[in-house]
Amino acid sequence: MTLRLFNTLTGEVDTLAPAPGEPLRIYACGPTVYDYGHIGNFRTFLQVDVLRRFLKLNGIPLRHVMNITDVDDRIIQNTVASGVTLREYTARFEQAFFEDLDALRIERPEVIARATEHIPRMVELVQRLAAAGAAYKTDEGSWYFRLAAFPEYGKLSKKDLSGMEDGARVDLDRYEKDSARDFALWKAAKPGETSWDTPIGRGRPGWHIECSAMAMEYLGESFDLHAGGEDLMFPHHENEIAQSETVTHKPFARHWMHVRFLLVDGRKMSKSEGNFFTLRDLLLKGYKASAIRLALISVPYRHQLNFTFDSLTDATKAIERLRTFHRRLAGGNFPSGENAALQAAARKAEANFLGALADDLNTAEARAPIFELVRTANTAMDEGQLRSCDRDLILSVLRKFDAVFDVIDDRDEEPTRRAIEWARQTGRESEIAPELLARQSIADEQVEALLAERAQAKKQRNFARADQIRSELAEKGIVIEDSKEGVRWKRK
RNA sequence: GCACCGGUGGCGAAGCGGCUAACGCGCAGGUCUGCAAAACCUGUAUACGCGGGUUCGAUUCCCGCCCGGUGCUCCA
Repeated sequence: MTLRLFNTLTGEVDTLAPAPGEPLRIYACGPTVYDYGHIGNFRTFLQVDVLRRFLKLNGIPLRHVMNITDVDDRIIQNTVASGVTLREYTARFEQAFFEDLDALRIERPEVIARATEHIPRMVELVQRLAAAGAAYKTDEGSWYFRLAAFPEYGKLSKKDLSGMEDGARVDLDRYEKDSARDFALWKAAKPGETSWDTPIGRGRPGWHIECSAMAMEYLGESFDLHAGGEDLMFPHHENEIAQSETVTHKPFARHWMHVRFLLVDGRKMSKSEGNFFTLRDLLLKGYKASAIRLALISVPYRHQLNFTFDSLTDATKAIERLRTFHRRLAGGNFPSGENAALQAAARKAEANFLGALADDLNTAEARAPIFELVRTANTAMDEGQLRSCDRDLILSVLRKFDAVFDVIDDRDEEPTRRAIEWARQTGRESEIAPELLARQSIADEQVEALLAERAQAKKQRNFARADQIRSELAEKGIVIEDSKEGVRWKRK
């Protein structure tokens, strides 16, 4: 199945496929590790994860590179302020970032590249740009890209830059630049700041050159797909194109994918606005990692997603439905044989699921046939019409669903536990929701013991005691499921 | 100001020229139960922002308007 994906560069939905015999080469802009990531950051990484997983499900080998920006103005500022080394400072947030990726079940790219480990490649690129007459050095020792050297500038974001004439609104003298729109390739070192001594001077790389250099290092001068948040389209990605194509005279990335913003209560979420939630904030409020994943995935990447706590509650319930169904199906005993109608329903669900994803990663549409299948199969089970072959087929459909969505398999305990641990270690205990602590306050064995006692009480028709135990467990977030097959329980 | 995106039942959200307008949540009823809960099933809602136009036919295309958002600067 071929993926049709919107391409910002062409403005159309284009086929995305690797060259024959080659892996699909992807570069996706990663985090700047100066703080904990917020859920808006993770929406982008999650959508790229959906892309990855769908391609893999279709048997397409990947070479996916993600950068870690571990040097930039904010990081330098913060290190200077806190008196630690750059590496000490960034290591902490880099580790936190990976923990968060794990919590959300975001797969690791094949290559993870730190900016600080690729300085020579960036320097080399600046030198090549200088040789081509597209870069110049200022008196203070910074290097800039000469925008005039790249007439196609603006082709990605479709911007008409003619309205921004030099000098109209920017005082050129203050910037030492030839043109107001020229952007920094290399920033001269200032006293006390981390810097590198290189053939082009002492300093540190600009943000844009970092991505160009690392993308070319691992993917070559031309590659299949470049992805990132919509805000990076201009100027970051536009600048990457300008730098790279000026040097190589080849198209940088053929296909560009931009994930639209996540809004909170209808407003843009950003660190500068302060209205943001980190993944950890949500985990400490008691939301499960899987619910956060599903909520952030379910709105297709090309639409803005308005995040609300209701959406997390909805997602939690939806996941419960899937998990309950899966448990019922996988654990049940069914007569051998097959039910033709169910077989057809399962195959149709799978085809619709895959088809929706192949159509520009329409995750909202892709979910629908899975839930329809759940209903159909539940009905069949109630009526005793589901056979072992049907079970096998439906389970395989669920596996494919989960190969992309990854929410049925329950591994929610670990991220929550870690978030609590982290909160305790960093003096954020007050942020842990009381219900969450209550939920953690009872061990599995204690639950089992109380349930055994309750069963005994029920047998003796001591309903008062049985109900007492029931409400006691309920207070601790334990949900009891009485059924013909016996008692099951789960944590809310 | 310029540019772009969106406004679908109580909420979220697909669909984008002609099917009973998906799906999830919610809500109601039923099955089950000592009672509940959970689970499942069924049902539910006179949902396509407003006004024109094109068309045999428009939620879907065009124009205008209103509302919300985003970009144009660091930002996923």
